[in-house]
Amino acid sequence: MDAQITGAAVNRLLNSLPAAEYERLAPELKPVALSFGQVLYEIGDAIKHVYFPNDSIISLLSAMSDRSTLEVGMVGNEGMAGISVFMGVDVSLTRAIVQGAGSAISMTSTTIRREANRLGPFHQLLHRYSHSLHSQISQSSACNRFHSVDARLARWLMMTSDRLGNDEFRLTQDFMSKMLGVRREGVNRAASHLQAAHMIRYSRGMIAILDRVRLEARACECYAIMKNESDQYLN
Amino acid sequence: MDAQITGAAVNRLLNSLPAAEYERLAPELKPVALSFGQVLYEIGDAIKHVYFPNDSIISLLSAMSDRSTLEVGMVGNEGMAGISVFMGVDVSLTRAIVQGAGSAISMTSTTIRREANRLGPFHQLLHRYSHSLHSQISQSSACNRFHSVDARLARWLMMTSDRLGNDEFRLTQDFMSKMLGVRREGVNRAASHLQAAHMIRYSRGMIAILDRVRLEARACECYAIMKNESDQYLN
DNA sequence: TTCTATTTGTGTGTTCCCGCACAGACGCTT
DNA sequence: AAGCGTCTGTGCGGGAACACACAAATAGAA
Repeated sequence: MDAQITGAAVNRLLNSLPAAEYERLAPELKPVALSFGQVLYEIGDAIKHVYFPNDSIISLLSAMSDRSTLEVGMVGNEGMAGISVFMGVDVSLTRAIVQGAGSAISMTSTTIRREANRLGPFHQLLHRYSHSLHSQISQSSACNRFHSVDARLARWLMMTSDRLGNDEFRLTQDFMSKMLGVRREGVNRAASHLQAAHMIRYSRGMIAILDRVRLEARACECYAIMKNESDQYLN
Repeated sequence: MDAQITGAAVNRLLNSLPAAEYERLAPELKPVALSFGQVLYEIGDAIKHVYFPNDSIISLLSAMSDRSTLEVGMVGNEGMAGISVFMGVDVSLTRAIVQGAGSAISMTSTTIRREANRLGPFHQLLHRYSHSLHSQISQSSACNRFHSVDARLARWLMMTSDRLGNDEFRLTQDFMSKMLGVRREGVNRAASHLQAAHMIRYSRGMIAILDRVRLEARACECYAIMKNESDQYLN
């Protein structure tokens, strides 16, 4: 329960607010620690809190009735999980799961709903972020349709690394298979290729990125497009 | 240029506004005729107008550098094209193409931007619609990943039919291949299957749905999920 | 009518990924 | 150190969709 807030990385969304606006919201912000695998929202759940990751990552998953899942959005310190509450819907349409453990700032849904009825910098910023997430989902939708598992794995590892601010992190092939919407064996093949080319190194749930430049080259165009988009609205 | 507004179907988004709010906006609403294949926004274009379809359909496409495309959102009389302007971004991230000719109501981006800074029923309604579109994109993302061309074609035809309010409409296999993100030959196979089962009939760009019940059964679960979601916010 | 462009049909070989079925490797516990 | 659970590696058969290459049918224009 004891939140170990390192303070190194802070949520860039909140961070880009004007000082006065941040001060106004500060009393509503509660630091929390998110642990790996924690499910913040299940599909259909009422959303009680929204989360602004600092050095953690939250994955938004779409799930089918046959239990196959696919990540449709990745939320790091550039964003927030639970944006639908701001849009007036407090039932989650995706599963939100902690993909990278770390700290985050939480806010109650009540507060977010109140902010939806108040114009200002925060309102505007959430509009921009909503658009950015919308953009990310659209791009990954096409990416999942057209690109190979190798390319998508490379893109996904780069995006994860960017958000964690770290080249090494804990993730099993099984977990990644649920994100990429492919079988664990498929992830194994792709990861083997990347490791054989010395772009990554991995073992029993630990992954290290060895060569960011070549890994990015192996990733599809979608990586650059998404990265560019998610920096647009942050000042 | 002469807009032939039949008036039968009206945009349900605008239609669900309280009378007073509608009256306030009425001077800004301009009826327009949309012709098949017309490109409303190209990727990267500045958005000058937003569109509220009456009996027309606008498809939002994501395009890759190798020219392959995929529909990420379908906008009919339940929605609006150009929602990103409301979110403060007037550059289009998708291609918007008229998939079904018909009438629509247009509004200038300037007006939409003004409404983003004014709270009220219209503001709230656009929030809800934004969430609904977000939901549709997420679901179709997973659908495109997991479901067969047959199922996706069935779903897509049902969605198109719903929005046009018609069981017969003009569409070539080539066009559909660009929506589903598969080859034209792939659409041919799937359409053959559906025709052999007497669910649809088609010939040279004209498609008729013969058996909605069985076609819906052939479609994946995504159809029902999307249909349900897109009716939620309309009163 | 004849010609032409568009639309649809189909065959062949290939590739990617799936499903299944294990086997091996590693780390943690007792 | 023995055992067990987790994680990773790999082989094989199959199926869906791909790329390419044409052939046939139809609508509309000349």
